[in-house]
Parts: sequence; C-alpha cells; structure tokens
Amino acid sequence: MKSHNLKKVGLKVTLPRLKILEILGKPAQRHMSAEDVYKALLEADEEIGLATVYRVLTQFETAGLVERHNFEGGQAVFELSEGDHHDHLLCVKCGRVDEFIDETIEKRQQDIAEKFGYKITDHCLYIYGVCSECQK
Amino acid sequence: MKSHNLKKVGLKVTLPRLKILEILGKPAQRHMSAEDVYKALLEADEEIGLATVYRVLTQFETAGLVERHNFEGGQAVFELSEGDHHDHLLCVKCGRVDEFIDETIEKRQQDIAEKFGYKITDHCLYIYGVCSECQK
DNA sequence: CTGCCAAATGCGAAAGATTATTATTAATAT
DNA sequence: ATATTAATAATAATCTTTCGCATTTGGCAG
Repeated sequence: MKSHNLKKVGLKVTLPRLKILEILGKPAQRHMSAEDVYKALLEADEEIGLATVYRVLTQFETAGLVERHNFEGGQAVFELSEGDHHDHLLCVKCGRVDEFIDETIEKRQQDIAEKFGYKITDHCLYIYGVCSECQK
Repeated sequence: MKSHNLKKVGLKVTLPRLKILEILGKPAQRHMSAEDVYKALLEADEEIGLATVYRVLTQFETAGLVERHNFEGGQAVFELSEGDHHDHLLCVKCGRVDEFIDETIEKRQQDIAEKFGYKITDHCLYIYGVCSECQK
C-alpha cells in the first residue's frame, strides 16, 4: 500500500525505501535526523547503510514525500509530509517538537512576500522555547 | 568605539575580533558564513585563521552581538544583531536576503506558544521564494 | 613603561555531517 | 525468465565545524 506512493513518484519499490518510510511513519518518531533513521533501522535488524539513508531521504524530499528541516544543532531533520503544511514549536531543553498551523500567519506571509515582490516557494517558522514539562 | 561593545560583554579587544566586527558591519555583506568572513579577511590582507573565525563568531553569538541562522545550504550564516529583531525573505535563485518585521505575526507567535504552554526563547521565520529580479 | 598572567590565536588534526564512486545486487518491463 | 536499468553497500572523499596545544597578545599591576 505504501509502495503505491513510491511508484507514483517514479521510484523503484525497494526494501530500504519501504523500511525508511515505515520508520518515518511511526507517529512516536516524526522529525528524525538521518542518523536517527539509521539507528532505528539497525534496531529493527535491517542492514542498511547510512549513505543509503541519506540518499533515500534526499530522493524522498525531491519527490515531495518528506520535508527537510534545518533546526538548530547541525543535523537536518526529516519528517513525512502528509499534504498538510504546518510549522513547528521546539523545546530547547528536551527536544520535543509540536506542530501547529495558523491561517493568520500564513496569510501575512503571503502579503509580505508580495510587498517585496517575491514569489513564495516555501517557508518555515520555528519557535524555540521551553515546553510546559521543562518549565517545572 | 566598537571596542566598547566587546569590553561590555567581557571579551578582550583583539585585532581578529575588531576586524570581524568591521567586516560584518559593512551593509553590503550582512548574512555571511564563517567561510565568507574568512575570505573577506584574506582579501583585506588579514591573516586570521578559519578556526579563529568560528571561535569568535560563536563567542559573539553567545554574547548577543551576532545572530546565527540555519538557512538552507549546510552552512550557518551570521548577522550582526542591532537590537531590532526581524525575520527573513530569501531568494532561492540569487541568494538575496531581505529583512522584515511584522507585528501581527510576532503577536500570533506569542499566542501560539502560550496555547501550547511554551515559554519562547527565540524564533525565526524564513520565507523562501524567487525575488522580483529573478522572476524576469 | 615593563613584565606578568590569563586569555586569545594559529595551526594542524579530528570530529561530525553529507555526498560521491564504483562494483555488485535487485527490481521491472518484455 | 532474462535483459536492462536503477538501487544498494562499502568505502573514500568532501565539507563544515570544533578541538588540542604551543605560541602570542592584551590588560593590568607595579
């Protein structure tokens, strides 16, 4: 069933790709770095090289299956994209990530881009802070 | 006069630091990567090591003198901070960067963070697009 | 002004993240 | 089932950033 998506974007259905999709699909661990995905694969007893993970994630990004985020911290983070755009709230203490969408902000961004003469291709909003748990 | 800032944040006034401040201060080239700064220093006939550039930029960031941005493209980018917070519009074709500030968005972010129980420490909004020049 | 000491720098090496190379293997169309 | 083409594994290479340590320098006491 997932293989459907791969075929649709012109990618062969291979075991590494399916496994990586599966890992990213688990709601517990959205927002994973390539390294994270690699480790998760090892834990699932899948012998898939780190280079392959990077290659596949980049292909997925190009195909629009995942989104790449440049959060703070050096490593890019990937997230399965489900059509719905959203922005992010990140806890600087525990690394927790929350997602949100706000129409007012979306609209304002359009207005601003227009005012500057830009044609938007993409945008991202990261709010860093301390989550309720970590404030205690 | 610039050395004033350095002293105020508890950093010794050294030639590398002054030169780096000077480079970042030129309006033509805000938003530079460490490598960019390093090259600019070489062009100004200043023999300052790349490691020092990184070290100094990180210290400046800690001291609040510059801001670090994780734009797309692997390298972090630094910008002299002048008190005024602002967000960024980036052209994906030519690399141009425009700055803006929008109170409506700022306010909404506060509301959202509050709703999720976060205490904001920082935030950044990057709008990627094609600038008016590059649309021609 | 001189010299001391902590702090800063330079250089090279190391670490971390990501991409490229190439021989081998697997997926797909026929 | 087989040929064709793309994907993978493994390793090396690259790029960005940081670290360790010997040397130098800025700030300050005398």
